[in-house]
Amino acid sequence: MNEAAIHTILSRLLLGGSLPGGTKLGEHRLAEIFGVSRERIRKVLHRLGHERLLEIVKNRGAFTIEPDLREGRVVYEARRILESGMVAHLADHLTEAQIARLREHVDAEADALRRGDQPTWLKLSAQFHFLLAEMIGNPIVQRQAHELIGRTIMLVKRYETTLGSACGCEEHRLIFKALAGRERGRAVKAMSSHLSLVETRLRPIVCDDAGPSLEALLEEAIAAFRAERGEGASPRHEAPAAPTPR
Amino acid sequence: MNEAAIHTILSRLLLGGSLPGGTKLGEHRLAEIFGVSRERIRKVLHRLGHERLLEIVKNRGAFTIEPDLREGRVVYEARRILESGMVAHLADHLTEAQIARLREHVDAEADALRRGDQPTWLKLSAQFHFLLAEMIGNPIVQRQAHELIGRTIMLVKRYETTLGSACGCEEHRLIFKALAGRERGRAVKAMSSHLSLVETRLRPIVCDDAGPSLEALLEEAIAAFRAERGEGASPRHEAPAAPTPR
DNA sequence: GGCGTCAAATTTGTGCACAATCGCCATCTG
DNA sequence: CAGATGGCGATTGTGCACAAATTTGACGCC
Repeated sequence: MNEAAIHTILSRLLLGGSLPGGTKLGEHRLAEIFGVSRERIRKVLHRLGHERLLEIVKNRGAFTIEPDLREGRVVYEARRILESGMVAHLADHLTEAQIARLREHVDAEADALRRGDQPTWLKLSAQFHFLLAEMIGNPIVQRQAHELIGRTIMLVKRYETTLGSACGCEEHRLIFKALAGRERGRAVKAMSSHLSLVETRLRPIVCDDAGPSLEALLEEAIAAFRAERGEGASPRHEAPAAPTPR
Repeated sequence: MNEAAIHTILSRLLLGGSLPGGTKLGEHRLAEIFGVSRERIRKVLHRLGHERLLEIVKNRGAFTIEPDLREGRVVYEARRILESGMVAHLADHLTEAQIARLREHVDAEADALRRGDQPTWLKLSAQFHFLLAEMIGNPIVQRQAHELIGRTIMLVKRYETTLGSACGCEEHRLIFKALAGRERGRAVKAMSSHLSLVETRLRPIVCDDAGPSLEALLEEAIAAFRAERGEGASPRHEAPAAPTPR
């Protein structure tokens, strides 16, 4: 197993929000699951810590962060600041092709929502913001936006109120319209209030799922990763270990 | 020597821009200079790589980045986007005390400039932006701004045109005035054009100084660091090595 | 004389073993 | 009986040695 692959898998698992906050990710345990040495896991863990997806405590180990709602407030405020700047820039620099692309996306969102296809809509909804960041064409901004949106997804996955996600589509269209009309002020306002609205939809539901074990979740994530890249199973180290004998 | 200390020293050295781009930072060499094991240096180096202050090439080592002017363009664009969002936020949220603090700072800048104290002015000038980021009270935004401003400093130190730095003070005052008057639009505009102006002052001067050796620069940086924290010399590992015998 | 190839040397990457540290639990004492 | 303290188990941190990879220099060939 590649180091980059392990990083990707763990990132997705953490961003997915399926494991409760404060879960400990032991080096030895992960090393066994992935079938690699402890040092490799260690490196990935520290990297994730630096990316703020994990909390590294000296001499204690790596723990999933417990995304407070306080933390949520900070993240959303940061997003309002950054993405306001982003749409202000975009309002002045968007090409016609990009506007068309955005219209397409917003239409797809509306379509998914109309069809009641919530998973697709949820994905598209996040992708809208990724798309905006991408259109700036600035790798730094894109990375910063990526990080913030990722943390938002973690929050939403944990604290989402199901009814809330059904009413946020028109807000994206509002932002799009302002951008298409190159109305900078209105675009900024639309983005800002959109993010504020999304934030208010978070509910302090403490979902102590404590459901599937870390092993099970990881197996699933690894399988999904393998399925995605190269449908064929990677032949190396086909560990004959019993499936989570513990 | 602490690991955090090494990180701080190297950060400052890199941000200082005193060593030419593409300089190789060998692990063994640094380990000897700092008097620690190679693994500790290694960890710090990789961390700096993740912070984009170094470029880590697999199996090749760590190199100081060569800040293109293209790269400069990207950084300044990112700053325009982020700091526009910042001042928009600040215009709505600044307290009277913060406004007073800003006025104080701008006055200090003007004073340093009037006295012809360029080093102080240069420092204050960068600090103005740090101050704005700090006043948001959002650790995420602060970190992002910190990173961008740091990279800017690297650029300015390398490509600065001496005459250019003498004419940027009123721009800060303009931003301040707009903020004090809570005129969001004007503040955004002032910040945006200020950053654009600073960017235009960069000149493609390829300063191949190649002057002092890495060892000399590091010794200096370490000494400065020691002088700053705890005036007393740390007694451990007082290496009697000859001063850069190479 | 230029160029390709090969080998030595230097430098980074990785696994392993040991040391340091932390949390927990039993025990001791006031 | 409550609180403190010391030992114990587990987990992370660190140095060391070896392996892999790249650069550099020289040699021979065209």
